[in-house]
Amino acid sequence: MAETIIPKATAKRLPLYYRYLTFLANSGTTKVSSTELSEAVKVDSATIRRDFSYFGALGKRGYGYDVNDLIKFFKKILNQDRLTNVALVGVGNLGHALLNYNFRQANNIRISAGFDLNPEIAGTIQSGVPIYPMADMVEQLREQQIEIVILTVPTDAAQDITDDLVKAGIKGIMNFTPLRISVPSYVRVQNVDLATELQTLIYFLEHYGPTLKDADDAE
Amino acid sequence: MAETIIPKATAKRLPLYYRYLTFLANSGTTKVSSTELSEAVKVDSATIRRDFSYFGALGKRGYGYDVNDLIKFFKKILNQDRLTNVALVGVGNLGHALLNYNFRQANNIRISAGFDLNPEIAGTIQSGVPIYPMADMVEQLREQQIEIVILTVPTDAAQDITDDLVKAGIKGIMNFTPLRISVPSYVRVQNVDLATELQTLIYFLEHYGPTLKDADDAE
DNA sequence: GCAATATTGTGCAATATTTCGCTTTTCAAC
DNA sequence: GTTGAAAAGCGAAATATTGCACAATATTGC
Repeated sequence: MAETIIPKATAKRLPLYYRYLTFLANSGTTKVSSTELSEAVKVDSATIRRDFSYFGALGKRGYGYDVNDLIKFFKKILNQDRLTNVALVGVGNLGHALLNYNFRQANNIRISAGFDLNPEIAGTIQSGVPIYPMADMVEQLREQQIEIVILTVPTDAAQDITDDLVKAGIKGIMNFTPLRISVPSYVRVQNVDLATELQTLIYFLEHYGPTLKDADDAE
Repeated sequence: MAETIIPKATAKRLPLYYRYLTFLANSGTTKVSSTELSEAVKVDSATIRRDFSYFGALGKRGYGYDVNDLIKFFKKILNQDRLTNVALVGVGNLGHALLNYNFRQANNIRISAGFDLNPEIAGTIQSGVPIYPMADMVEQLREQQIEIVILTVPTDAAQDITDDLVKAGIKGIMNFTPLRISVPSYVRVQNVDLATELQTLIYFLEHYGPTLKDADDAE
């Protein structure tokens, strides 16, 4: 949306910076240098300076960055200044774990509705979140104006349910199924494929020497 | 070790290819083209061909790739021809979900031991996996010669426990905590940071127009 | 066996990302 | 003030990755 268009690689690191900055603020630290930040988040200090510089000159030469200034700035950029509601589609093992995962505290994100086929939990409240039957999904998502969902359904059902999500006007899907779902271009999918990540880790261990850097995040 | 050194980006896609290939094999398909694969895994066909070509000429021009040949080949490359044991450190909400996550079926990976501080579950068997008290961790990991762990402990404890893991001779850590843990260079860390990923998704939705491609995996 | 077709493998250009190294600015101490 | 040290900002080089476009080659149908 109009800013100077940030590289994707940078965008992925912003939440990481943000979290560490809030940690610093909570422990009373008021200034930080790219070098200190680098040690904490394991990103090269030049990369951090470059990342920040996309947003303008946020620091002071010879001094560093003011922690509270950065937080104030990134809070807005990252939408942390307002609560984001998301839905959980599929309340199985992983779904339950995510219900209890504290997205809210660190990130101002709330799972405000769940959906599941299982009649034993549809209609109940799990970890404070109302679970609706799958049949009501499109209607509820529209009504509650939810634009982002976490998809943790069986792989077989993933594409069909995704199609419904699209009908319901969803804009973003965090996809925990191993299926690479098909969506229209205006819908964004973030794949989190646990088995693949573990597999990748094993591959790196077997085939790359030590000291190889990155390998990082899902991604 | 020693092969022609594959780009990291390629290595991360291998498990994805492998999974879809096994799916094809199970449904009786014997040949596949890079174009078909491309549609299923949402990776450009030229990228797929390039990825495969790092391993030699695996396909036949004018024909495509033989599914079973590819599977046989990648099975070895990806260590899927033998069972890999991993440990789960921290058996809370997410840990429990991972115990039930079927790594084994698709990936020949087994969680063969769990560790937790909580005396209520230490000493029990959860989802078929024995859970040991944290105090026995180093000893057990050594004894069972486990080299890879999944770390799902509270953030506060993450670095201390990581230090113990290193002492126990661990080589790879799949880190679900938001802390970027410090490890010696011979230990590889794969970060899976759920809140950050969700945050990134939200950022992309707010700041990038539609149709932007990637954004992908944890990564 | 030949022509038409399909599809790989890859040189190369385009794009994306990281990192070096230096200039500039700011701060702190005297 | 003046000076020295610290550290951002940034041009430009280095590195990594992707994707185009096409020649090479296999397959299929006649």
